[in-house]
Amino acid sequence: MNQGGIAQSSETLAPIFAALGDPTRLKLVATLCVGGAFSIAQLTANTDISRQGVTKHLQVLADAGVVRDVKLGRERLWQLEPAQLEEAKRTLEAIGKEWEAALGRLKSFAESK
Amino acid sequence: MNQGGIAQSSETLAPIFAALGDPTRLKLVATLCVGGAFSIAQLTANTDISRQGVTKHLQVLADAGVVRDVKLGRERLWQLEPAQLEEAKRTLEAIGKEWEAALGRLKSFAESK
DNA sequence: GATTAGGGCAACCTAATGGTTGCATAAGCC
DNA sequence: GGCTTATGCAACCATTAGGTTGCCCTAATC
Repeated sequence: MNQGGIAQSSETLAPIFAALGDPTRLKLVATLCVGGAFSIAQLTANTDISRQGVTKHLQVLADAGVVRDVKLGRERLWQLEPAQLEEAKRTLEAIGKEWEAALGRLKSFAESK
Repeated sequence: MNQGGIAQSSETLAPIFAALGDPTRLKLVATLCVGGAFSIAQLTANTDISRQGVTKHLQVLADAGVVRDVKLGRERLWQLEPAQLEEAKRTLEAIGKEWEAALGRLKSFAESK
């Protein structure tokens, strides 16, 4: 009954989705995807929470592999790491495909009756 | 500095990602995407948590619009509602595109120097 | 060298999450 | 009718998450 491919990778995929499952973090990702690397101070200026709050969110994104940091002088710059997002997207595609295929099977089954 | 389209919809998108951000729920989605409608009892048999636990997870998925229930006799059957997943997928696509475009800009800027 | 700006670390707080158990209800079946 | 099965409702519990504040450190700047 289980659907191997998707379910099997649920342990590694869930953290990625969870990382995106917060409005503040989604905004951070949206900001970062315009390119380049931004400091914590810059990113904080774009939100309405404290710097420490932003740091925590960035850490969550980093743990999920969605984002990467690089030190430059006294700054810590963050940038997007889109590979994991790509995998999440492929999973959603796979689910959609699977669902469509199932609909097709159900339809042809109904018509054969 | 903000990236309108994606950030603006972060309030509606975040719950969808959050709903997918749990291994148990991801497994439920994977099970449901093979098609048809499954009862709570059937879905519970596929996990290692209690029926009430599964019910709660299904509720979270339903609140995010990822899943839909239909009553049939004394059973409550659940099935996938892939529209929201589709929107989540489009968002990830948009982020990827945006990022690639930004990389292109950075590259051509570096080459012009 | 003193000041300022960017950031790390840790403690703390509240609310939400993931999970459980116990009991009640409703529909099928003998 | 009486048993069984599928589910709902509510209370409860432990842990995590989101956020804050306070203090310390280090790199730039004047």
